[in-house]
Amino acid sequence: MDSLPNNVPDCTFFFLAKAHQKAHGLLKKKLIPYGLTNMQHLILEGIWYEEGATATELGKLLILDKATLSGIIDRLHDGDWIEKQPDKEDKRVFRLYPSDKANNLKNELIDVRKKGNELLLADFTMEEKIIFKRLLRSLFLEA
Amino acid sequence: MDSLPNNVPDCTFFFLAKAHQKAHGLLKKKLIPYGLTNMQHLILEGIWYEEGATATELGKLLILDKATLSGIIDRLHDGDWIEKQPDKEDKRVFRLYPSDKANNLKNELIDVRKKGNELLLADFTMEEKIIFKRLLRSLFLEA
DNA sequence: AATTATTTGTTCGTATACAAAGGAGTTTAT
DNA sequence: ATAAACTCCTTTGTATACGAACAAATAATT
Repeated sequence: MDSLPNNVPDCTFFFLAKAHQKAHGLLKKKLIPYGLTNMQHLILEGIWYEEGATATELGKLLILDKATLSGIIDRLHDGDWIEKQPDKEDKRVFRLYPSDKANNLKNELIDVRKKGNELLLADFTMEEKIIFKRLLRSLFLEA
Repeated sequence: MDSLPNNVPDCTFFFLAKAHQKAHGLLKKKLIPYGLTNMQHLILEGIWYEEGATATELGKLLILDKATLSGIIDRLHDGDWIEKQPDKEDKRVFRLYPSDKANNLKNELIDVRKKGNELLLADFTMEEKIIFKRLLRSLFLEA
């Protein structure tokens, strides 16, 4: 028996929220041993991809509000995951770099995410995985 | 040119988060005129579906943490969207009912969500819509 | 060059999320 | 009947989200 009623259920908002909720919870558990939250992990990977990026650049790359980023960067810095280097040309800006601590765990942390992704879609066929990611991607990349 | 790099992008966690972010933002704007948040709207629809439900029942139906629900119910009550009737058999519990104000807007509010859903998936083909919802659904309903 | 407009990052206020703990009420087991 | 176990809801603490307002700095305009 499906516990979801007929009115509530055919709602993509709801489905997306719940799928996200489940994915978020899955990765969250995997990251607890490292003392990192999902968002902190995401920003950290973004910094690995673009070392020396500014908060604004990361915000554009990862589609994050700067107000949200501000706090996450603070906590990443407090946890000694990143370093903040003031930009010499623009005094408003600082550039972000991974710390030694972060780099020592880089492969492991990226692997946690990759394995998490596989686990999340473990019950999907290869074709379903591809279609699913394509549709998700097109959804949020749409104008 | 895709602004998303090769490492960050093939990540379902990220895609889900961004798709949800976009969907959430879309519905949020539609609900601003009513002074309702997305979650408040969701709970309200849940109460319409199960009038007299308890917080625990709504939590199970909508897969929500009771701590989260507590605050949302408070604000729905503060905004005169719902009424709380103490249960006569169980003094711990109160049952939730939509207010007159809510019922007067019921059709309109449900329509806002339905139209929002259509808008969200407007660029999908009919087949894509079906597949997408099926995959989302199976993802969060999996054991 | 001086004024204006824009950009960067922070802070504030409100609303989720959710783990954990607490208080009151109910059920179970003895 | 009573203690132990369990349930329901609230509260607390931490971490997102994000609009709005701000200070500082840079760019654009006249």
